[in-house]
Amino acid sequence: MPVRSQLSTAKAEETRERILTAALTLFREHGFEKTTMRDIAAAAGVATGAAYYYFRSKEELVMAFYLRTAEEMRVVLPQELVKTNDLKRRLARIIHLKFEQFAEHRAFLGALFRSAVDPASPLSPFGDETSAIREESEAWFGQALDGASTSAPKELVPYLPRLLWLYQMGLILFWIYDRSHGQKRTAALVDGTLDLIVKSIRIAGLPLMGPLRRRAVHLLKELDV
Amino acid sequence: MPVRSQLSTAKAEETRERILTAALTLFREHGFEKTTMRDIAAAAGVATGAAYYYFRSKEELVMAFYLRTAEEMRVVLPQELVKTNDLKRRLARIIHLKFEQFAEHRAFLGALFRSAVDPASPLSPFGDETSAIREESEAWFGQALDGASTSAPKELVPYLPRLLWLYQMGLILFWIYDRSHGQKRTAALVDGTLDLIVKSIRIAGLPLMGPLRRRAVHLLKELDV
DNA sequence: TCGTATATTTGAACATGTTCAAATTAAATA
DNA sequence: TATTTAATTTGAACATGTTCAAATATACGA
Repeated sequence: MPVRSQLSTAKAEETRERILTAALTLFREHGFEKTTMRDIAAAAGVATGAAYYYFRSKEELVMAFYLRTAEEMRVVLPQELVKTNDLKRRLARIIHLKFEQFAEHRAFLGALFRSAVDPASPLSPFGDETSAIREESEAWFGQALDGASTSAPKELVPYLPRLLWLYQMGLILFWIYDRSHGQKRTAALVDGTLDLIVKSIRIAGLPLMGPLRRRAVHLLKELDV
Repeated sequence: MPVRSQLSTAKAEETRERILTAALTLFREHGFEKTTMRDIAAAAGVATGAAYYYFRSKEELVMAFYLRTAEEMRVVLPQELVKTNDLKRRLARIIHLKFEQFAEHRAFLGALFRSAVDPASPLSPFGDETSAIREESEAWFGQALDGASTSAPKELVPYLPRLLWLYQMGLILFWIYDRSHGQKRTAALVDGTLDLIVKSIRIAGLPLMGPLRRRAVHLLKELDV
């Protein structure tokens, strides 16, 4: 049976779960590179091959973790977004929630980004296989914008969710590199850039900004991002 | 002898060269992943271990190529920058030259970016080991700004070279992903974003932009990028 | 319940990046 | 030149991600 199709039995589902849990624990304790697939299988009490029956690759174990955080978002985010209509706060909630989910696994999330940079990888955040999850993430940003008191120029609206998602990708990359205590530099970056972004969105509507805004919209349309 | 220290003999230098040439040829013809270190060594007429005497890893062969392009920049760029004092054109020259150098190796340059995303990798563009080359790249952008007719607000000047370098990194990433014919989408992105950047630099000096600009400068200072 | 198809599990085999001790060659020194 | 030291080269060995054919367990129809 192919990997990732519906698991037929509860027992199989449980085995998959055991492998994933073992993997994440080991990744967290010893890092991604130091953990071997043999270690993972042994910790889960199965043969090496079993891990590959449930996951296509070592990286896919990290991806499974990421998918899990996306699931959690579905329960947690809506109740967060209800709390405020301040655009900056709304965006900040999305971003900080993601970082909170990632926090204890920071050291090994770089692994995901690595395959991420490979256009050929099925795990690439820009690829076809990940489009569903990417669109879901973008939709959160769309929702943050929709319910906010600040509204963006309408020509920009269709592009902002994707741009914000891209922005978040950049933040995550920065965060992975960030060796400051508690990643406080990332916190400063988030706060500072969100400020600039929200201010820019407001300013973007001013008449003076017309030419610049039209250029930007034209470019976005041309690139069809 | 450790890898990368001064090669003592011309013969050794020649062996190193042979290995590098073989590697780049094979990478170009079959891609980075498909080419094995055994292939490379065989093509260069040496034993597998020899490749590791001269290069610490497979990725370092790609890095050697990158270093070579940086060297070429030193001869080519100055005579390009003399030709115009239009800021957009000056920046465009730097960026396009790099893409021209990369062009025929596009398929395998992703490999460099992959290790790039790993903060632990010595090849990471943000790491200590690559600081010299990074600073050199930034310096080109500094030079493009210096000799341009458009001048940036002086509080921004110290940060612009690094920001432009970062911007270029993003462009390269886009380019690696760009499957359009002749990567014309990247060309559009470069042209469009350069336009926005140069216009923004001009606008940044306007009184209206004061608050936004000060915020940005404050953030840059705080992050000490 | 029996037999068959399908799902799961196994562990050895494979591929490939990397290391390393030993062999060889070249350079430096006496 | 002979000897010693250092640089270069070798190829087997190793580590680890991944594949795969075979074995086992499970579900399902008769």
